[in-house]
Formats: sequence, structure tokens, C-alpha cells
Amino acid sequence: MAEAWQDCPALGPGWKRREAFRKSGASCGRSDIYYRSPTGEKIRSKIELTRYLGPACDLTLFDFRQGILCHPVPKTHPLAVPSKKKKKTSKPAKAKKQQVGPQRSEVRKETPREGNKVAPATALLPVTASAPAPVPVPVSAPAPAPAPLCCENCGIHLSWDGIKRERRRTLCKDCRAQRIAFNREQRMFKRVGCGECTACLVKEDCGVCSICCLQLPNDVASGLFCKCEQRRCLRIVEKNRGCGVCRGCQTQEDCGHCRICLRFPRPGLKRQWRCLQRRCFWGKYDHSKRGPRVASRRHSRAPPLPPHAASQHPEPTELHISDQTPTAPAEFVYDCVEEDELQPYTNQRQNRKCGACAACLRRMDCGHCDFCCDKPKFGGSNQKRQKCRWRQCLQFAMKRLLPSIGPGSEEEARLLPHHTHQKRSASTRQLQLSSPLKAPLAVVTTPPGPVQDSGKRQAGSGFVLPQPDTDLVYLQEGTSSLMQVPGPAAASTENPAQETQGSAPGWVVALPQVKQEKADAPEEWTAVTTFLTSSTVQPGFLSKASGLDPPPVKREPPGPEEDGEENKEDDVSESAPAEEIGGIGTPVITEIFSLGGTRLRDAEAWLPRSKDLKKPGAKMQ
DNA sequence: GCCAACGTTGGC
DNA sequence: GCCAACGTTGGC
Repeated sequence: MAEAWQDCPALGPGWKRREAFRKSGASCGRSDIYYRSPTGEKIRSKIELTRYLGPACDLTLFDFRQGILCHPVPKTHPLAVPSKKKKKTSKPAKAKKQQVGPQRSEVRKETPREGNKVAPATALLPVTASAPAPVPVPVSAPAPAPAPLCCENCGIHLSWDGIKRERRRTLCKDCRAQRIAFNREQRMFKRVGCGECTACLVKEDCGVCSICCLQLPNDVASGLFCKCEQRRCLRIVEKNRGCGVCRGCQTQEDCGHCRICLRFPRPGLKRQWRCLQRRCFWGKYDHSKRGPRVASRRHSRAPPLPPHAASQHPEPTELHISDQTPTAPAEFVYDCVEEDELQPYTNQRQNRKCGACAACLRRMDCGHCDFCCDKPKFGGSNQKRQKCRWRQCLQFAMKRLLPSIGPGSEEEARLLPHHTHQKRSASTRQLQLSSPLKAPLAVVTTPPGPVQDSGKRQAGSGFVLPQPDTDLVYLQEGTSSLMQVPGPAAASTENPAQETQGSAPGWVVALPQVKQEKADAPEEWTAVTTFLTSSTVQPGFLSKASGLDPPPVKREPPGPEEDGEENKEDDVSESAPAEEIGGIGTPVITEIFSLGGTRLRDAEAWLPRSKDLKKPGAKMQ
């Protein structure tokens, strides 16, 4: 973001406008116009602005690019922006729709600043029934001043302008900068280490820790995602202990009014997360049992501080690591970190499509996965901005997930952009399975009939057919089965016609059936494509998958942030609800791989369901 | 480690 | 102009 936000009085108080010039790529030099509402909503286009303000708002006179209102001057003299006005007036279709909107005079109405979408609507026009977010806020009266905020760390008073609405932490500018620096430094320590501590100086793996004992393939182990415990940088702050000196650590009692303290207690459950006012500013409180971290070795470890933190945060002597000024990361590269990883980001976007897998061949969004639900066209808020899970390339995901599956052929090498490997092959994010990687990779169920005779059958690169009488997915070629996916064998017979078409091998890539898929052209579905009999995962899904009902959607947590946080923090306190286990309506493979890493252990809770479903009464054909 | 959020860019 | 979605990063 090279250009700063500037006021846009044409839209009303609190509205900001920014022009961002593209710095690279084919469209380098081109600029994009963004607006930000008084409540922090990001607007990227006039359509979005119209959608945001509601249909009653007339934006005909508003020049989105210039950020000004075009006065309805006599036809002969478009004074404001002569050259551009022609284009604006050449859009009668949109104008017709908006003619019911108010005149300019209403644009400058005072804008309340509550965190809802009513406020911006009042900035341009009176609130109507179609205005979004019907939050019970008095929209007609002048907005009351927002409650004063204080930095969670230093406690100084903050203005609303200095706060990013979407951030969960309320920090002043300085504290946020320090925290960002701290996080960046920690990331660097995790990635390459400080290079100076005793752990970083160890050159060989211990061979006895839990990570070393995993005996992962070299190419996987070299990915840094699992590092010998004895070689982990000592300057990585542990999650389960705070710094002891910050405001949060020194606070002894719950505040009683933060969102955590005010959270409605759940019957029979003890609160497991910490009052916001008592959380360490630097370190991480222990809200997670994830990860095979070994803490015992680190008890004497001192949390590092951002380079400029010392001047503002008093800390014990032991916290000073002043003589260990972080050196450039390049000096501390592990042998397994490729040189390319240290090269600057090329700005070249990857082509994530192989163009041949079932996902790439799919042309329509499912409309039901979380990414689809996020899309504006499905009524979402456009925050995730990811491709439909069912359309995310299987090949791409496979390569990213299993780096050991190198391009086995030139074709594969072509399909997988080289910089994919360059940029991430050795990073800790390699197997992270972040959102874009959670593609519906492949769920292979045992096909009916004699196709099971060969035990495992190569079914395309990276896919191996399951053993007879099992419903497993072998995500590794050859004999390595890194992941096993349960599923009733008989279930794959739901759509036998598709399975037996053409030259399809005796395996099926399972995809969910959702209503929209019926609209897909038949040729979009390859012969190996069938619908997932997700009854394996979710009882009752089969009937839904059969088209009788639209599959339920795995939705985002209801709350804007609290529930999401709560889910994270509270994930061990309750038995997982169904959608957390299998994700009805969400690609099953997505959920499976969401279990990746430490969450794999939770697969046990997932697996037994297949047994249940294999009971006579549960099996559905 | 994971992922939500969002800046950014490609492409229609 | 607009949308899709890739890639980064801050927060937990």
C-alpha cells in the first residue's frame, strides 16, 4: 500500500479514499481506487459501493475514480471532469436503477460510527428497509461518541481512527508496531533461528526427540515443519508463559468486563481462556494444547523483545538480549532452506490450475463451501477471497501437500509452477494446508466390483487405490500411505454409471453433490467423478447428497470475532460438533487435511464414524 | 501451527 | 470497471 488514505467528503464524514498503483505485473502502473467506510468496510468498486449503501442510494453522480460528486450541470457543460463524464453518463442501466436515491444534499449527513452497516447508509441516504445490518442502533439521531478505547498494552487512550476495526487486539500505534516487529522476529527465529543460541549452533539432530523419532522421509523432514527439538531456536517465546512484566502479566484479576469475562458461561464448562486484560503482550498465553512442543528444555528461556521495545517496556535483566541483535536471516539459513526462499517475492502469480483434474474442470462454484459463502455473489462479505473449495486444483494441492511427490514427468513439472517449489518448498508453510491448499484433494472410495483385486492401483499421479475392503486414500504414490480416509466401500456405488464410464479407472474422486452441480454441464464431470458418499463422515449426508436436499453448509462462526476466537480457544472443552469433524457440505478432504499436523491426532474421533456407518442399518446404496 | 484478513494482481 | 483469487501477514 503505497498511497495513504485520504478523506472523501463527497461520501460523508469518515469515508476514506485511496488510489493504489500497481507496482508490478502486466498491469503495472495501473491504479485501483479503494474506499473505506466510516466503519472500516473496504469498498473496491462502484458496484460494491452501491451494494453497500443500498439500492436507494443514487450513485449516478458519484465519480468513483475521482471520488467526487458530479454536479448535475446543464447538459452542455459538464464542468467537473469533462473527459470522464461522458463515460459516466453512458451507463444508463445503472443509473436507472438508482434514480430513487436522494440528492447530493443528503450525502453529507452525519455518520454514526458504530460497527455496523447502518452507519454508512445514513451517510448517503436515509436508512431504508433494504439497508444492511439491521442492528438496533438509533440511526436518525446523531451518533454518540464511541466509547473511549485504551491500548491493551500501555493503556494510553486511543482514537477510533487509529484502530483497525478488524483487529482483535486494541493497541496503540507504537505497541502495534512493536508487536508486529516481535511477531516478525519470532517468525524468523522459528524459520531460521537466531544463529547464535546454543540450539541454533547444534548441527545435527538429536535423533531421540519425538520429532527425530518420527523418521519422516528426508524430503518431508527437510521441510522444516518438524524440526529436531534440540535445534529449535531458544529465542522462540513459549506459548505457555508470559513475559511477566507487561501490563497483562502483571494484572492479577480479571477485568470483569472484557468480552471474555462477559462471555456467557456454558453449563458444566469451566472457562479456559484468559481475561483479555491479563494476556501477555509479548508471549502467548497457553490456550492451546496443539503441537508437540517440548517445554521443559526452555524453562530458563528469556522471551526476546523487539529491538525497540526496551525503551518502552521495563523488563527484567534477563529479558535483555541486546547483544544478540538479530542478524539478517540469510546468515542463519538452515542447510535445508533453499536459497530461493530468501529471494524477494517475485510478484509473479502462480497458476494453480492443472486444467485436467476434476476440480479444475469444474466450472461453477458450489455455492456452499465457506469460500463460496464468502463471495459477494453468494451474499458473503468477501473477506476470504478464495476459490471455491471444490474448484481448487487437486494436482496443485497434492504437490504442495506432499513435496516428496516431485514432478514425476515433464507434464507434471509443467503443471506445477516451478516457483511454487522455490518459494515454499522449504518453508514451514509447506505443509501448512492453509486455506488455498485445502482443496478437495481426493477422496477415493473403494469402487464396486472387481477393481479391488490389485490392492493398490495407481490412479493418476499421487493417487493410489485403496486396499480391498477398505476405503482409504493413499496420498502417496507407491506404498506410503500418509493419510487414510475412511469410507464405506459400498458407498461409492451411489453413482455406478459414472464410475464405469469410458476409460475411467476403477476409482472415484469423491466430490459432494450439491444442487448447483446439477447445473454443471455433463462434460464437466469426468468419468472418474462421482459423488462422495459422505455418510462415512456425516450420518445423513447421503440422503442429502442424493439431491433430496441441499447439503448443509459449513458456515463461519456466527460472531464476528468472539466466536471464532472462542472456537479456537475452546476447542478442547467440548465434544466437537458435527461440522467441526466432517464439515457437512464442505469438501471432506478439506476437513481431513485440516487435521494436518498436530490436528491429525484428532482423526481418531473422526474415524470411528465409518464403523458406525458400516452397520447394516447405516449402509446406504 | 494454523488461519482469518486483506493487499494485490490477473483477467474478463 | 469489475471480479476472482493468489500470496502475505498478523493474531491467536
